[in-house]
Amino acid sequence: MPAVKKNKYHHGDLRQTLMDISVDIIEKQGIHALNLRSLASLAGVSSGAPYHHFADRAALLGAVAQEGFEKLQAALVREGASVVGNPSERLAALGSAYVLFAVSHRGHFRVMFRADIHNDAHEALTNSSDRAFQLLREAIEACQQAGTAPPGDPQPLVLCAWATVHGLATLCVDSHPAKLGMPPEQLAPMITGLTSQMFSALARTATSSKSPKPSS
Amino acid sequence: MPAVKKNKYHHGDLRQTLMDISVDIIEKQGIHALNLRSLASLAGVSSGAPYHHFADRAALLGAVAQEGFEKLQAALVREGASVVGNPSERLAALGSAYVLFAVSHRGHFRVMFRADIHNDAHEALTNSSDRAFQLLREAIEACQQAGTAPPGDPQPLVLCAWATVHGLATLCVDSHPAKLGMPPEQLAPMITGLTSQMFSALARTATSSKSPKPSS
DNA sequence: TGTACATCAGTGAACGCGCGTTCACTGATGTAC
DNA sequence: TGTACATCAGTGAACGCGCGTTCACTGATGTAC
Repeated sequence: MPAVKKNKYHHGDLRQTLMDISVDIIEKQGIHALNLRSLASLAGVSSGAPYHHFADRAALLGAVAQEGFEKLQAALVREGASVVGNPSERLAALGSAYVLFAVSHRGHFRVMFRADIHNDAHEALTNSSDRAFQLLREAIEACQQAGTAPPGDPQPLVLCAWATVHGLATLCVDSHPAKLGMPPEQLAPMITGLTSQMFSALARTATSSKSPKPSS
Repeated sequence: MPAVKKNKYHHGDLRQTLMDISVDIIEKQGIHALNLRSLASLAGVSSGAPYHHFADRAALLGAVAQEGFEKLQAALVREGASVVGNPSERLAALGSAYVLFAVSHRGHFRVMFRADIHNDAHEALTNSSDRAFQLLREAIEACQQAGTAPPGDPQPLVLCAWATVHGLATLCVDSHPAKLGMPPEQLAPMITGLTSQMFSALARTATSSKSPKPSS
């Protein structure tokens, strides 16, 4: 008797199967290409079957987005736990993990940030994304305490870092790879490393001179 | 006899009217809400009329994207021409203009960066976006020459700046405004100003020490 | 262990509509002579 | 300036299909006794 017990009804785990196939379709052909009839057929069930697991198409996409945010958060927590010590390196690693999550989970990522899909009906979604945001904030505050990010209100720094990684992620996910000149695996650490270096550099400027604004 | 001459056929300028209404619908309800029948009805024409101006729905969206890139480029050129002198301020101003273009042209912006819409059929699109990219690169190279950006290959700096403004733009366009804590009109100059300050700070670090990497 | 029953996850045919697209047409505008 | 004709931008009815969704049903699984 195998350890893997077929503990779900007939199909096994149709709910998860439908989500997995959806992610795959969205990754390869985009959200607009996802339709429930062919999805059901790809899963080997009839067209009515998905409605025992999702109220409608929007609910399916909402579940995919939810799963995406949970996976993102888990990836960030994992990365944060694996880099100990130097807060600057930790910040860069978190940023890279964000970008690399996006490119290795294109399907999820496309759904996660599509405002027209989860019409603020899902609070769980915003909660998940807020927790990811919070991890970034803590990493930056640690840099501030270590003197490798400029002191003061961390909010501008958090938004700057967030915008950079989010922008890089969307560019990597949606652009032709040739346009960026190098694969995301190289690009992500380069840009996030640059950003954390710049935080350090600005921190030194801010402490060595009165005014943080260098231009006249 | 008025100076405005109705020099187009019956309607006036149906092609432009259709595009304007499309942008409006997409801004308020998203791309998925745009359908040609109601679009035609809003323009006051019958359902077949748009097909005298656009081959199909995709062609209409392509034209909107094209117009968006042209407007973006014009906005950047205008901004670049209005800020003379200080290259750092010019860079920040360009970045702000990018973000503020996005929030004041949500409809265009949503279409412009939707890879699933213009299936690399339109070279004109990539040309337009490349020109915008080029403006950013020139601004950064000017900073390098002025010593307010670290020397060497500008590509990482260009990608970093591009990712930051593009990320900020998408966050502003798609997120709930409350989440960002302040209106884009304040946020954009703040973040782009911070970025150009950080370029300056890193430039000073790079010239005052041998190795640009501050961490051990 | 067997029987009766409830529940639940499927089937598959059918509904219905939204919407892109077509097409024969009409009337207005522009052009040739 | 008037007439004949070509062109072009509309009309509006109709086509057709993709696809979300429903529903009566069936058979498998779980539970009570």
